[in-house]
Amino acid sequence: MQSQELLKGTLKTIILHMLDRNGRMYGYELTQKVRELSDDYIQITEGALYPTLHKLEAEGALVTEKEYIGKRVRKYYKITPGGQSLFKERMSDFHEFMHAMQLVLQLKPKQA
Amino acid sequence: MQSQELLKGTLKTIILHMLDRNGRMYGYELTQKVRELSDDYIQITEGALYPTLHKLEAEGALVTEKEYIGKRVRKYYKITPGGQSLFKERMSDFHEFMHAMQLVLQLKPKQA
DNA sequence: GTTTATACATAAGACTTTTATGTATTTTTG
DNA sequence: CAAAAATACATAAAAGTCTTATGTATAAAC
Repeated sequence: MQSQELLKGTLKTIILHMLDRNGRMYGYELTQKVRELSDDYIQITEGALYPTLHKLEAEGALVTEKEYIGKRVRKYYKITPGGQSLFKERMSDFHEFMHAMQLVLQLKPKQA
Repeated sequence: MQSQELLKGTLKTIILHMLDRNGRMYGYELTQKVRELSDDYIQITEGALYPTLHKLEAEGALVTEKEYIGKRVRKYYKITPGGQSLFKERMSDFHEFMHAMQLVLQLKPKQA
């Protein structure tokens, strides 16, 4: 996609969803799975991903476990109960937003 | 809504839609109509609106007509053919984005 | 007569993301 | 087996969009 700007504000929601659904995942894995799920449409860049993961961890929404695969470090992220609350809020916000956009863009006929 | 950040990237789409559908409109009118249509959910701020209108005009997507209501200036905006093309692109982008989000957030069951 | 609504506008700051850069290991491929 | 590509982390500068704050002025409502 040429303009990934619509994605703004949805990155946290996506990350929280992935971890809520799949248990623990690591950063690189997240980028690949999201890319697959979206048929290559959404490509999370590393410059956006890692700072966001760190922020979510700092907020207590995620916790990490380091693992060594050979000599290479891999950081697994897991969602916390606080993260699950945040996720629910974010999803609710997202649904409200979509609803509002449908109203404004008049994508559905107005009821009498 | 507490976080209007999801709106990022959709402002131009909304403006173009409103002008495409309603013919000419002025800035203040846009903010009010969008607010009404969205049940007070989307409140376009003037600090975002006017610079965006000016940008769209500079790009040739919109043209203006000044009118005096008493002593007060009112600037009506109209969409140009170029603006209509841009609008179609934006709408298509928006639909693709929504589709991708539905895939990633797994809001619809995957087909076998 | 004072407050609220209408109507435009710009600038500083906040926030998120892109682009660029860096390091290092592991796997694939020619 | 050497080079390229993929894996895996990270940060910083720049770009882009929006919010908040501020400014000006007229018209309507109380």
